[in-house]
Amino acid sequence: MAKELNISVSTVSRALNNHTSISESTRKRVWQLAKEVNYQPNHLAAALRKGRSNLLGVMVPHIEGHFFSSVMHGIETVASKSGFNIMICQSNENVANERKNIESLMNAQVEGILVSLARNTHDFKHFDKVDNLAIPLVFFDRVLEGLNVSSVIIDDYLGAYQAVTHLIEQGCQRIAHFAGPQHLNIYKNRHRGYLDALRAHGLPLDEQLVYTCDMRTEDGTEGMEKLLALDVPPDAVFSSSDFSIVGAMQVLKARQIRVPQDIALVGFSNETFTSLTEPRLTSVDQRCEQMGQSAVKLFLEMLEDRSGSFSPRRIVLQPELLVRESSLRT
Amino acid sequence: MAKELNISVSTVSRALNNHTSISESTRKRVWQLAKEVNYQPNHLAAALRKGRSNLLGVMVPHIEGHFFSSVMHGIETVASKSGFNIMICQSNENVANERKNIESLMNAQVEGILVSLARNTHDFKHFDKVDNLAIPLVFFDRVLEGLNVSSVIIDDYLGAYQAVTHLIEQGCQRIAHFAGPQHLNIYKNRHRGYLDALRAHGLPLDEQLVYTCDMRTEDGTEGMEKLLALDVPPDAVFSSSDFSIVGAMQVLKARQIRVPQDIALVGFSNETFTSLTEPRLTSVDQRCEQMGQSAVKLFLEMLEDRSGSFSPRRIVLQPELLVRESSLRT
DNA sequence: TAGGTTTATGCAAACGTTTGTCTTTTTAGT
DNA sequence: ACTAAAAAGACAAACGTTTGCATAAACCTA
Repeated sequence: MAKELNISVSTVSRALNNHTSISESTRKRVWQLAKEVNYQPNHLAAALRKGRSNLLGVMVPHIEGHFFSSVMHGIETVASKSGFNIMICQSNENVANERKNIESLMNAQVEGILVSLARNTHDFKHFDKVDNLAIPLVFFDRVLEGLNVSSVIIDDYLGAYQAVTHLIEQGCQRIAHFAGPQHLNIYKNRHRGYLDALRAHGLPLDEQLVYTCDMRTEDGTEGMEKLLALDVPPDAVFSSSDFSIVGAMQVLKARQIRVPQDIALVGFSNETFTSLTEPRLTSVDQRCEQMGQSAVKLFLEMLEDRSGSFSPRRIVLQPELLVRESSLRT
Repeated sequence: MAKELNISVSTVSRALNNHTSISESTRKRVWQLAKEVNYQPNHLAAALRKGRSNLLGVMVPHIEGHFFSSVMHGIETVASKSGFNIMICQSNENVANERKNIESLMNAQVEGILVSLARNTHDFKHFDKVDNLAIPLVFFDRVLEGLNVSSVIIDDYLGAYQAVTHLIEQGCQRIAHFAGPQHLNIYKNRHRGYLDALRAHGLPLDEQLVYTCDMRTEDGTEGMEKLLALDVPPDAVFSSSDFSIVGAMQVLKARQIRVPQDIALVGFSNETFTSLTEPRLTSVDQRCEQMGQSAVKLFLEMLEDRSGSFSPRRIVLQPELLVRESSLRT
């Protein structure tokens, strides 16, 4: 520390923090010296003393891939703007890791934790500690239903509803659906949105048109083939995932079935490649980045409100239907 | 702290660390109590005292997107395995942010820093501090040439060379190249690989076949149209980016030119969508994940070797050519 | 039982800040 | 010039650990 060189102790601290009760002259001198000796403030020590680490913990199932990396981008951006450093962990879709990571984040004295749950996480036990210590906790995207905790999600139901409504408006009458695993909320809600949109517009529901699968590309091809084998094939497909819809598109091209004239297609997630297919794929954007931003903002609010027990808030983002050529029957 | 409840002080510390000179009985008692009171060790305090934060700083231009998020995945995986928490920053391709982030990471007392540089970073000044404090510094992917510092990159030259050689082996004789901005090393090296592969196989170099652009999809379509307008169009295109090659593919499809029979295509990066196009795109995989892992391993080595000034190492990963239908003229 | 080990624990300093309080110096008001 | 008030700075405690050293208890061995 630069103390000895000058003549002072804690004055240095105040000087560096531009405290009011330090004369301009010494303030200058301290800063000056700081530059010269390449003074490195020790954030750890400050954090320890102040009880504020300026650390925000984030845990996701995995970082790679379009969705989570975009959310992370949003998180980092607004967090750093508020002076927070972010620490990241991956659960690798594994509850045990989730437990360990929470432990680790708590030890690091993070001031808050943003979490997107692993697939097979069904209880809240390992978050009790966080709760007990009143550390702001915000779930995003993968949340636990019916839990009184802050969270930010997108309205999957609405996204699906809009997508299907759009198809109906384009004149489609027989709309199929690729549904994901129904024990996952996101897929369940998209399915509901699909059903309700049909109902709202007086279209009949044909169970044959709903193909439930794991949403991979090859599931999409298989699903499409099944649909084409029906007595009366659909004139549109709404998929809960972009991956499976692209599989469907491949089948249609191979069979020379025109998109969107013969069959219109809409996916979900607005993956990078949806703008690269031919025709480009209509898809529902999940506002990844905004989700990250909202999560951090929610965390910041909770931090403010620390004293009076903050009543958990639930932010529901509006998805955006991005209409592209795969569903535009102009 | 749990001290008062029992009868001890620093014994608790040793007990929790399973220090040898603590009786089994008290060790048990301490752990027991720790569970009961939900004791949270304060990593900050320990870090301060020990001078070891167990923090690893990572700075990338941006997190979202295929490449960096995959590298991050690799980094996080092996770092956490070694007990390191990782702190991430984004420079947003901006040198000023880069400076700020380095500062921030240093303050946080990270034990090492992994960096992928912003596009417009051309000097090393803001890393001097890191160097002076002998904090392990590892560059990955975006590095500064001719600098005596540890780094891990992939052999772009080799990747391009392999790709072009593959095309030649498939019988292509007139191979075009979409080249990226030549002031960026990665693109320059890929260009060199292209040139050398042609030369090595006795093919003539036609300047008309090299289209330099920004590598976006639309650049690819434009480039492809230019190439098709030539008196003698190419029979293959090797692009330094998957995005531009997909643009080219769109043009070819629209014109009913067959891929790969009439024109074969090879891209670079193995983006997610390369397996989703029709036909699927041959591409050069950049070993993103391995790059992250290697960077961390290098950091760990440097940490070991702290005392004896570690002589910087440079790891060059071998890219992998993934041959798919866009270039397979069976 | 004294002397010597071993084993188990306590003491206190230290890590680098921040901050409440107390002291000194300066300024100003009459 | 004397006092009150304001300004600038110093002291020391505190944050929660770790760790070298000292101490106390227990166990041997002769």
